[in-house]
Amino acid sequence: MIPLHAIPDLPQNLRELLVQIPAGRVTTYTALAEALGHRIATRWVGHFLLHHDHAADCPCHRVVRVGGHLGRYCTGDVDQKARLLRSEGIAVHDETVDLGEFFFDRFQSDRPLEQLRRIQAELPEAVILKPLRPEPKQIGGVDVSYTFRGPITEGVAGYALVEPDGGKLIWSTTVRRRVIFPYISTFLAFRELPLLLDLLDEVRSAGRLADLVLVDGSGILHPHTAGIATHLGVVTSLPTVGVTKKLLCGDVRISGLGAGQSRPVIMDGQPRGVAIRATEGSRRPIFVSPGHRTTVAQAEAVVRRLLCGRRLPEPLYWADRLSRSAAREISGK
DNA sequence: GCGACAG
DNA sequence: ATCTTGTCGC
Repeated sequence: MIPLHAIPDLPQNLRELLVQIPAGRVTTYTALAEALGHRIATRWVGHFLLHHDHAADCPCHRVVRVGGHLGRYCTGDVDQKARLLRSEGIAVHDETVDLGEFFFDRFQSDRPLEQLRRIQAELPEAVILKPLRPEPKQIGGVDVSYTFRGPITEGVAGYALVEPDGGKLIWSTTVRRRVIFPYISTFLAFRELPLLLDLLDEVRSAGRLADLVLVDGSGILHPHTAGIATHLGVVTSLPTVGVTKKLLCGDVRISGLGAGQSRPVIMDGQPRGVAIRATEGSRRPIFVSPGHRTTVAQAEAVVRRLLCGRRLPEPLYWADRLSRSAAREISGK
């Protein structure tokens, strides 16, 4: 089974790495991300250091860019960063440190992102890619919106159940929850799955669970066949379909795609999803891939049936709208 | 080898 | 994803 209780506190993991950098040495944003288990987290490491709660004895001035350039500093005062480094015995010329002399990357770390990759690696064996029978009637959609209040991030997950034919909204609900895990591309599920599982618990107890759930995120169209729609489907055993507004991976020719047309998205030589241009008005297509217990063809058919003149299928349009307004409600208080 | 990378 | 005003167009 897929353990979800084991989601690491990545900000805390990063803080524990920072204090390991000795005075008189520097490291890089990328080296920190690699110590966390994957360099794809470099962007988040940079964002975190730029906005973290900067205590008086914070060692974050010892983090520089890959080339040795100081980069930015959380206080906005780069000269102060240079002074601090010099006071620790580091030579700074042209706002740059010689990494050959001062680089440090011998971190002690559990490499949390690497562990999450191992969890993702178990998903492909569990995914079922066969047509759902009988054909799904009731379709639901889930999406997550956020509020940022200082260092506190809260997520609001929305669920929308629509009529099988007209796509009219039948029933909806939202749940809110604190979110610690950051957004890191290809690791989205670890940020949003706790919210979605809370949400679906609520939906199930209300007796409003759909036959198939559309998810705002990729399904098997993911570098490790482990998009959030797939992860959610496998963990809950529910049939799911992933829908994104931007392509995460795979190849597809977008140019010349007419309204209502679609083209397969190819990954590893196989069709893993489709790009659909929903309307004349929306120039950019959406990308649909099966999450769990369905196929590329069925996923496309289900989404097409609920494309009622908008760029997104109705369940996702409503889930997005409802979760967003609920999130704004919170931040307004 | 390097950069980009769903929400 | 979110921070944000007006503005162009059906």
